[in-house]
Amino acid sequence: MAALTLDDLDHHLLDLLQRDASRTLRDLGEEVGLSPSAVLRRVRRYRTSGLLSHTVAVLDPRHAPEVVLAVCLVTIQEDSPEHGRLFRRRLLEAPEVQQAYEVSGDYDYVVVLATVGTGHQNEIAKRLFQQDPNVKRYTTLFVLDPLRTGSAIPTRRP
Amino acid sequence: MAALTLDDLDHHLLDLLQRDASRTLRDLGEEVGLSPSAVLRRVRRYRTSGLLSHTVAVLDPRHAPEVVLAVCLVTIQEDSPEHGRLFRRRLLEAPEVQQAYEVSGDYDYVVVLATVGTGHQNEIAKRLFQQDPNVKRYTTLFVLDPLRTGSAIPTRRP
DNA sequence: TCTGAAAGTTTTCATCC
DNA sequence: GGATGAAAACTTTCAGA
Repeated sequence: MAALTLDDLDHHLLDLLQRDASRTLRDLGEEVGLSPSAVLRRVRRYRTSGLLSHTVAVLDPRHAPEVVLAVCLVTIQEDSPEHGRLFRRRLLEAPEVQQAYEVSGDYDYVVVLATVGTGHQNEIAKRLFQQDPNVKRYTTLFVLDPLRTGSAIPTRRP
Repeated sequence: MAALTLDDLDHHLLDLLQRDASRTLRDLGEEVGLSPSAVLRRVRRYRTSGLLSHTVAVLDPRHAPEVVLAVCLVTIQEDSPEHGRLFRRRLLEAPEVQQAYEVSGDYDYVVVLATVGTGHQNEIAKRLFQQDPNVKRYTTLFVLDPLRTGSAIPTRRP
């Protein structure tokens, strides 16, 4: 969990891994100019430090025809510490919550739900938001087209 | 690209792969009750059909201290087909755009930006939205805490 | 479509630079 | 830190059911 200083090779590798984590160590090494074992040592550092948390398969939502994505914009009544904890825990536990951000600005939370059918969507939104007395109001924006659904973050300014 | 019918084992495997794509075929096979080669054949089907688009390394934004996430809510002036195409292309080309959804409801687009520092954030938002005469208005919600940042979708109702 | 074994690669590790 | 090469593990293929 240490602070981990990154050199150019690290930035390069992290960029490549965020695009495609299925490449071999040799393949990555050839692109950045390192041996497979040197690449492995670096990748291990990312993992043990917590920077690289896990690797996942990304499904194309367009191929899962019944899947409904929706963005919920949530406003909290009064953000007491206890309620905040409970609300956040509920967001973390629900498998339908794909992303959840605590934000500043016109709303307090942005929550992306991935459900199977609009009925299911409604059910979950009710459970998470409507039944919570500390949720002042929430709006649902149904996703018509998921143009882009990545999770890559920059590790330095481009 | 065919429609691909999924049985219980497929749903199970896709669920596991979306959580952790670094598990071995043997490991996955033991959990679902198949041999490694049987698992491989199924995973290949997901890939060739386009359902499984790629696998990526997920970085923890909390470990990239300068990274700023922001949710932009965008309202379009008048959605002419030509402008829509241009606007969407810009969203697809900018590396700072992590996610972009076309939505129905109070806004037209929801765009998540991942940038390095607030200055960079502002710069990108200006370029993508402020300079576009067809963008009526946009609001930026800065992410205070990325509670959850996955990309898993359900392949069937839980 | 599955299993199980053989063949081909990749990952891992010890060692030296 | 990095390179190399050998051992271990994994992936991939294929024959047989």
